[in-house]
Amino acid sequence: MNDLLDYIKNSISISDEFQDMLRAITVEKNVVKGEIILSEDSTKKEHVFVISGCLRSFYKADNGKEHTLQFAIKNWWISDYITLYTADRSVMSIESLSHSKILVIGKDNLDKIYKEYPQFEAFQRKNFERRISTLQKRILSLLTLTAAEKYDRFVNDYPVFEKVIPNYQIASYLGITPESLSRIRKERATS
Amino acid sequence: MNDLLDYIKNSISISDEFQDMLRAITVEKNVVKGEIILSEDSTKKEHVFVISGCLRSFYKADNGKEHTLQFAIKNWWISDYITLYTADRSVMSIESLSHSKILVIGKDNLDKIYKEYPQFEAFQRKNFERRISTLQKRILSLLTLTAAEKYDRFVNDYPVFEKVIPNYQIASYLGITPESLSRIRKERATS
DNA sequence: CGCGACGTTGATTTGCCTCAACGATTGTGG
DNA sequence: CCACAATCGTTGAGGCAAATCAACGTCGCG
Repeated sequence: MNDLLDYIKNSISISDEFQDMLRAITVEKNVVKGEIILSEDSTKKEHVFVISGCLRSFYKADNGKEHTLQFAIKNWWISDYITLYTADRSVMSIESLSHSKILVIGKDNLDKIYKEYPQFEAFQRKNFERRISTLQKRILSLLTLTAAEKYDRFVNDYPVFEKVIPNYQIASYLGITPESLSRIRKERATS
Repeated sequence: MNDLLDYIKNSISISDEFQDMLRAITVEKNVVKGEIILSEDSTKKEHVFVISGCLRSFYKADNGKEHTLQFAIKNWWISDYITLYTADRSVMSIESLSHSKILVIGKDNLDKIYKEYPQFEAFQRKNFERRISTLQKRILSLLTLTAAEKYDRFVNDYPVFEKVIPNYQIASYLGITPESLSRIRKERATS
């Protein structure tokens, strides 16, 4: 919980009441590797903040294949905005990739915080703008790059992930097959 | 200008001072088909709001190929968030696809509005969340669908665009070639 | 140990791209 | 008012990057 507060304090100053209110609505959870935090078909609308460990959100296609939308580590938010703002039933799942500590906040509760603390609203508005920028970059990567180039950029942008996350999940994030990724890595190793 | 005010009033109530301030910082422009509103390599940081007509933002790859990030019509914002929030020099361009009427607002000026009018901040925060949801959906489409499926979904999601925008630009949005799109359309027509 | 999860490697297939040529349409200048 | 060039869409032939399918090695763990 203090981790979230520190993370916020890093950008804005917050009152005691704000801290209390935030404390009141957050639920801290310890989750193990492989545990599903939010599953598809659930109607829960929740935001997740990562204190430690590593999570991923993914979509499971009709053919059973999983496609990773996002990875998240310490101090990252990972939420399914498709469900939160456009679908009534979740199409995504969030899974823990390691033993992780997280905070779960209900959508309605967070909305109350927005209403009462304009500073937090401003803080998040800026975060969202950066997030949009990141997502737009990802779309451009998917539109313009070859498989090998996507991997190179991923390694360059997220060196942390590259060491922690299994290759077949990185592949599912890049939109390529594990086999292709394996061949790309082999090529990179010999040069 | 009144179009932007109406668009905002549709969701929140705004004061006279707010209206005056917004008026003071917006520049209305009439642009013709093919005109570039923001070009790559510019250092301008501006938001664009569409009053009428149709625009697109795109990235020009090293090989000269253009990749469309977004189309925009009446009451849509079209801004290059990559430039606004992470790059110092623009990598994107915004072009008008028809005779259009737009409003241009400098980033710094809009930031002032945010600061002074928390209601507008909240209004935009919600817009951004929806935008994130839309972008996440687009990423999932790019990750999971075949060329034909991407086109079908595009037609379904944006029937308006399908009638106005040349096919080769739709192709550049979907990440496929104009030739492929042509073949897909042919197939759809015969069934 | 033995099983399951993960990564690798090879052989083959395929969806889409590339390249090239050709209508249709629109705009333009003589 | 008509050649013409430019732009866009279409169609065909061929090629290639990456997917698929299949088999096997390895590691960690109950």
